[in-house]
Amino acid sequence: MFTMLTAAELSARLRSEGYRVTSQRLGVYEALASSGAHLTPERVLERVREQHPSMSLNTVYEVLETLTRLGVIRRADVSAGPRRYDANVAPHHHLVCRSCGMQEDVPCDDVDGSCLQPPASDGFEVEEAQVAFLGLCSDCRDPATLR
Amino acid sequence: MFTMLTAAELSARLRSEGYRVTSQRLGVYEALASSGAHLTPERVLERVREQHPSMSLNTVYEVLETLTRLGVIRRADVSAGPRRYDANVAPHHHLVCRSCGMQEDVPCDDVDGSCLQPPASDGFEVEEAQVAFLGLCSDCRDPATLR
DNA sequence: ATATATGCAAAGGGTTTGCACTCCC
DNA sequence: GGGAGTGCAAACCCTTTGCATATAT
Repeated sequence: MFTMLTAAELSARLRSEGYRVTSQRLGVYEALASSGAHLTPERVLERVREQHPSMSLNTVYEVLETLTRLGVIRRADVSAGPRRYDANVAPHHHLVCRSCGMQEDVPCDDVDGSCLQPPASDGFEVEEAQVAFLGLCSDCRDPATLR
Repeated sequence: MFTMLTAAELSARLRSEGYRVTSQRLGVYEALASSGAHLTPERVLERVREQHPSMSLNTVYEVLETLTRLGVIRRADVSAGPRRYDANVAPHHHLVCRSCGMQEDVPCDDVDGSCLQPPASDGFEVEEAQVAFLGLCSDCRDPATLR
């Protein structure tokens, strides 16, 4: 798993980078990190509004970008469709369901990819290798159990 | 590289699956395959219009889906943003530039990922492992050479 | 001849932008 | 007090939908 920052830790982090501490920023982080999932901005808004009913979608977009710049969350766009963010910033891979779009983290340790090497590439500077395992989640595999 | 289908081969393929052969379908395939790149529907339209000025964007979407169902092209959505298609249907990985969004194919053989194994997963059926190397392309690395 | 495919226009999602108001420092 | 941050509304881009027309079989 990953360890979620406390409000105090996040506040300190924000201030140390010159960002102001606002209830929206703390709320968005808490909503995303406590979910343990990859959320779209829309889903983040739903969760944050339980605590901050006046939060606007626009602000959610803004804050998610700020937190990404801070390095406490990351964008996790594995495929097309709405953007997703993830509070787990440790390196990891993804399980992606082709049918429902569900995304799940896979710790690097669980994947035998130790020999994965980037190609010799003309001038391209590889920063990160990202592995997505595409397939069908158990719910979509066995639709009888759904709904 | 990959071998692009001739118009005759594509026509035969379409007919054998019960699809009609239209100049739009041949044109879209030719535009995508001859580019050797991952194109967005918008970019495909630009290229096709050189030959078929009346082609509509809507039809490009439609035809790209049809050709994907036929299995002669594939969707190559590595990250968020506009959808992209690729005429290279052989298994391969991707180089993705974080700055300009450029996508380039990397043949599997050029990547040492031979030991890449999906995680033991509760009910998730892995169909494919997709590797994206994220980083900066040579143009974005050295902006002086641009524009 | 007829059903499939196309083109057009409008609608629909997701994201960005402009600007006045708010509130953290 | 001042500027960064927020909320609202409109604009924007990408994609889908509905329907009348054209065309491959």
